[in-house]
Amino acid sequence: MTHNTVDYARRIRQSGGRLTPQRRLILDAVCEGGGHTTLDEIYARVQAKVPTVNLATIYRTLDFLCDIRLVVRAQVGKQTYYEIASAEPHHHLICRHCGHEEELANQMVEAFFANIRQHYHFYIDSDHLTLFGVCPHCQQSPSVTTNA
Amino acid sequence: MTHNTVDYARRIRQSGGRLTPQRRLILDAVCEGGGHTTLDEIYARVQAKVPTVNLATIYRTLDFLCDIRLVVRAQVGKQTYYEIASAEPHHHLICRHCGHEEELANQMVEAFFANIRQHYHFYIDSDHLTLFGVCPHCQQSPSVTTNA
DNA sequence: TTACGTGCAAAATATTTGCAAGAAG
DNA sequence: CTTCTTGCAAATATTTTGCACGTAA
Repeated sequence: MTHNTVDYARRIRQSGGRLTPQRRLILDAVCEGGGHTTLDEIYARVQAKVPTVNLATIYRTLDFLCDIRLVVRAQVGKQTYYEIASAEPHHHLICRHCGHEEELANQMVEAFFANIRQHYHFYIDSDHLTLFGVCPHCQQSPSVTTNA
Repeated sequence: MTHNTVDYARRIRQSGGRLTPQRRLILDAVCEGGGHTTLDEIYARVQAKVPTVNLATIYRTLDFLCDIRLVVRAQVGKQTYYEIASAEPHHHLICRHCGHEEELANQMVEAFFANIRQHYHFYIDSDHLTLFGVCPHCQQSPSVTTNA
């Protein structure tokens, strides 16, 4: 568990919510996902521990956790990923052909954002960028097509 | 209609597909969306002209058009937008507070992509980037909250 | 004790698929 | 002609909701 136990409990209560075992489980499941997890994965992890937890609860709780900003949603292609809001900003390069996924250094992204800030006075705070392209390997073997 | 009629017909045939009235209609509907349109909007536009076109055809055709890259999908929040691929790459800055949307110069994005290419040998071809942040105006009046 | 949160089942949406008929090339 | 596409209906998948009961505070 990466998150600070005391802190998240307070965050939940301060926003008028209650700290239930289900919410704890779901929050833990999001943490265990490391970078990002899908709703299905969260459901599976929670079920593995307490099989009675209902899918509807997962939906409702994730909405709740996003509302109070303990968790953030990240859209990658069609999938929605969930992650702990306090996590370090991180970004991905994904290959259209083979699906290969690679981490993109935040430093490089920050430089880009700084540039935008300078020119547009627009303060970017996207903390999860996903860029699609073609990886080095697939540039040499253009026939492979696993992924749309 | 923005797209070149001859060209798209060829693109479809060259990829082993057939140019049907439905595909024409759907392609037009995507064009009429200007920047980007949702599947629902496309369906509505097509229905307005030819009410017999089925929703399943919209799904299948958009998949097809994306496969042959006449059309691209752009994910903004929960919504999937469709747009003509040949359109100039364009990018947006969206303000989280007031929803203000601004165009981001492709040149700046290209520089960023070039940088990635150089360091990762990853050839980025995302042609529609959407970045969330805070616009100059809202940085001065931090209370406004129209958008999540 | 008093709302709030949960499980359950059902409803509302969204997307995909099989198949026979129609049409593009 | 031949094979790809479509419409239709049904199958799946996904997300939301109403309600009665349990429980955090």
